[in-house]
Amino acid sequence: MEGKGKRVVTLRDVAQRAGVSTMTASKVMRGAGSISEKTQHNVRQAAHDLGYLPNSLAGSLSSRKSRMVAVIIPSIADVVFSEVLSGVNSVLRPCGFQTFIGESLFDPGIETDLLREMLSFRPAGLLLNGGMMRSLDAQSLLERRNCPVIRLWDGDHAEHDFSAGLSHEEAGRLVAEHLLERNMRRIAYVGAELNRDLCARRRHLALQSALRAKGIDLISMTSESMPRQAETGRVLTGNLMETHPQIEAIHFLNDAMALGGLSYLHEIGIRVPDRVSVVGFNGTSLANAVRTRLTTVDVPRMEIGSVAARALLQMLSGERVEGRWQAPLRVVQGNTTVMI
Amino acid sequence: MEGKGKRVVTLRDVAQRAGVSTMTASKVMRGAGSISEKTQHNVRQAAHDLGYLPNSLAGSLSSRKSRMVAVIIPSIADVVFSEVLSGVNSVLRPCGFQTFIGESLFDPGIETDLLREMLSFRPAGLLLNGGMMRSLDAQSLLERRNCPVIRLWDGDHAEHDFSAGLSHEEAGRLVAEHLLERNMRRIAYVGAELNRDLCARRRHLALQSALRAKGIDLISMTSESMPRQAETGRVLTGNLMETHPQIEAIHFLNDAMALGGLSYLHEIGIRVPDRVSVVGFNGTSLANAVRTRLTTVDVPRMEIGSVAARALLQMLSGERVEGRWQAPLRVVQGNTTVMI
DNA sequence: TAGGACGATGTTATCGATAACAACGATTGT
DNA sequence: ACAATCGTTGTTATCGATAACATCGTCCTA
Repeated sequence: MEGKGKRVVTLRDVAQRAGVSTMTASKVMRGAGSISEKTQHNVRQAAHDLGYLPNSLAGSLSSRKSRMVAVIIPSIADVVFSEVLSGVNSVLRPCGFQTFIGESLFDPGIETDLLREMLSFRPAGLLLNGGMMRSLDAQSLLERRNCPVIRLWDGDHAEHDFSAGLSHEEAGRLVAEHLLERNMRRIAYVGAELNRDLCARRRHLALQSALRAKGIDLISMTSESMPRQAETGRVLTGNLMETHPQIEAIHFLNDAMALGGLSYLHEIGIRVPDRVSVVGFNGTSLANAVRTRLTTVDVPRMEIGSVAARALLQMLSGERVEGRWQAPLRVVQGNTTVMI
Repeated sequence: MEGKGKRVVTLRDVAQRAGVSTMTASKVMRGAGSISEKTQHNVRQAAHDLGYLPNSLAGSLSSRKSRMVAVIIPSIADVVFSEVLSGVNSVLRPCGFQTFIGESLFDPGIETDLLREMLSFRPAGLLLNGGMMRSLDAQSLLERRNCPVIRLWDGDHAEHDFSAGLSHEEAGRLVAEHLLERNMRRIAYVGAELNRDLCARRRHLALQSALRAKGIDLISMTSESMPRQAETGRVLTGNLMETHPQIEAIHFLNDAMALGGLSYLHEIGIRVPDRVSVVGFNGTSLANAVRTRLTTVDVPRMEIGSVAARALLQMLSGERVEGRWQAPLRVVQGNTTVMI
């Protein structure tokens, strides 16, 4: 916002030019009330001539309605979340809703600030990515909310008004089953930032307890300080193989880390999946891009976003929506032949 | 926005409870004017007790100032743009600015709509990703803008108030030089969506003309209907190798497509870089994750975002900023030994 | 032909804050 | 001791729209 001298065109200017009252012009602009064809045309013409651009601040303030939806995700640069977001957008935008995106970086402080700032714009709805700690301030902000709140990504709990996501517990179990079926016994997990990402942690724990039920101890190699990227996967896999050279299978927090792990295993001459099985997570397009197609758990990310968005639209149109939607999960088998 | 019965707490309620006028409360809340310690404390206490949440719509409307910055990028799910965005956020958020993200999907219609909607919130600034067609409506919206406009990603032209990006022409030439130095003669380009992404197209053309200057005809295999992902890289590389089996080097639109290409070449038994050299683009972390480290052009994406954001902040604080910033580019050499 | 119903338009108050300036007591300098 | 100054606080108008209701012909029906 920066005054460039030339006063901005307001609805009043449009009305004057069209020779009607402001109210009439307002009705024409948002297609409300009943206005004669002729007047409508005049107003629209005037608006066009003057280059009128509505002021949503004023509009929303007055009507106490808005068409903006606030979304908070941990990271924009992580395909996993940005694809959920694309799903959200694909539903909301055609319906004339704006999405407003915030990036929490898994930091409860940032999340709280974002929440406060976004709510101060009185959004029509709020989509929150699940899976992180939440500050007390944030909780009380959410309690006092006056818009629907939908949780994304985390489908284990039915918090807020609705949740759309996957069951991370189921995901952990699924991987355990997959490995057990193939008679793996020496199993490891490689991940990062589990203290901040509660969803990933839940998958990890589910895997661990499913294995323990069969008398197997999961070996975990994780880092809290390194990012969840390929390079970290490489490094941690290195640590892992040094301390536990007999490992038969490794499950990674995500596909990117798994790729890093694959590249390390290749370097030291360990064949995948002959000697070591590798299982990623998310089913990103990466998994198919590498020569040794990665075994991974496919998560319908776009769909999670679109389901959440549709639920929000329903709530906004007065329908009663409750509970949660759990995304279907499946293990996608990678190469079984050696393709190193 | 949805009335839940309980009336929202306004500044007036806070003021009443603190026993001061609304104006005084307002000053306290935004740290303006000079207010006694005691009053400040009272007001803050009252605000806290009531759970007051400012209404930015009203605030911005009245002051004609806002702390929101609108950003439009082609795709959120594409790491390339989302990392630029992270750079923007890393600078703006600590300064109390909100970013407001729109996804144009390279569609001029959507971009125009987004522009209109975002400008209707009277943002403090506008960051626009360069490299796509722009509708006439969008152009006139931009002409009537009353906030600074900064162009991202495209550093070839100095449009708008400032540009921060890379020179795509330089990038194309850089790749040409790299290949020519290595005595490549049969060179191909694989890409997608060049009609919509003008930046990618410019790189392509620069490569083509640099080669032609040395008497080499660039062979291009592109698609307008497929997405710029690994799978498309695979498919197009397949087409390419069938029609031009003698190819010595392939440059891809981005790293993801290059990975797809690599995986295809591997499948049909073509060794990289022995028989065919592969050069990606962007220097994403992917490039290092694969066994045959990809040769690519490193682009400092985060930095582009942060430079743009800092320029915006300067403009907002009244400093005069002009021209453009061009990101340094360099070719990152991948494996030279065979690591298939 | 009176009395509604209805379509089209205008009037007034309000949304929740801030800008600009006025007011007022206390301090300060001469 | 009196005006000037300063720090603090309050008053009024305004930002640009919309909600709710009022108005005023016109057309229809009994």
